[in-house]
Amino acid sequence: MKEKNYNPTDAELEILQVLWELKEARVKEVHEKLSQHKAVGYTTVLKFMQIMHGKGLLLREPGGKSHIYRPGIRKEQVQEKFLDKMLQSVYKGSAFKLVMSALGNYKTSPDELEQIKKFIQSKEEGHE
Amino acid sequence: MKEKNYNPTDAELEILQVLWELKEARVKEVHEKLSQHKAVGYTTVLKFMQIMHGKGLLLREPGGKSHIYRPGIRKEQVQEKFLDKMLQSVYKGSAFKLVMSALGNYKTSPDELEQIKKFIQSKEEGHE
DNA sequence: TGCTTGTTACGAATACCTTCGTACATTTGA
DNA sequence: TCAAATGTACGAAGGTATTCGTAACAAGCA
Repeated sequence: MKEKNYNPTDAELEILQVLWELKEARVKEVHEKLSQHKAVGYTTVLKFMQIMHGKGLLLREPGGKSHIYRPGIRKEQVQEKFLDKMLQSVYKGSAFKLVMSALGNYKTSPDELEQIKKFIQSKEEGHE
Repeated sequence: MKEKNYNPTDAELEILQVLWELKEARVKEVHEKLSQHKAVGYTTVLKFMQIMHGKGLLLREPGGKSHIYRPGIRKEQVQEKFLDKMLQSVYKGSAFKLVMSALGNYKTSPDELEQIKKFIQSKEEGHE
């Protein structure tokens, strides 16, 4: 019965992405990962991870010399939260345009398209 | 050949929503509209609209005593920009989950569902 | 004329985000 | 043993977003 009002910032999101992928990691590894596509100082990453730990966005435990960090929040929860916010703030609550725009402008595999169609079908039938 | 790097903040978005709906309005009217669902000072709204005018997010012209403001950017452009940012930052570029989540959690009319299906169909056929 | 009202312009306070430097602690290997 | 290497904690600077108070100005009217 938690589900606090988590609101990751952009920088926090980048770190969460790494942790969601690696499941767990030390500051060193996260820093290395992020360094692959942008210049960022080690202590900058460290500081963020400390802040995020304070907020509950990350969990951590001692692991020898350094700490081992883990995500403190599920990816799906964050995705839904952002989606909700965006729908309210720029789509005024209507999902239709967003769906069309996403389908129109971004790659979707044939299998995924099929799944979407099936999902719509089941939705329509459920409403009879 | 403009299309600058507009990046409305949350507060700016609220004002844009009003302007997109009313087409044009004075500070007074925008303030009244926003006051309907949150407490906000008149000069706060004024200040934002001045800032936004400076950024090109709003256009304005003298209209007797006060200024008449108009959106300086299309709603669709902002929507696509936000969608793009969200896909990058929290969905890692995959539109599929976003579409499913949007369809699953938000209302869509039968007609809209039909349109989405048709759109997918045409997409699939185009790839033969 | 001079007061009230509606409006604009601007400065400033506060809060938060991002970034990093520096100090301190712990481990380790020569 | 003790210096280098590896980490953590923390403070602080600089930027942006948000909010509003106050001054100034123009128009209208008593």
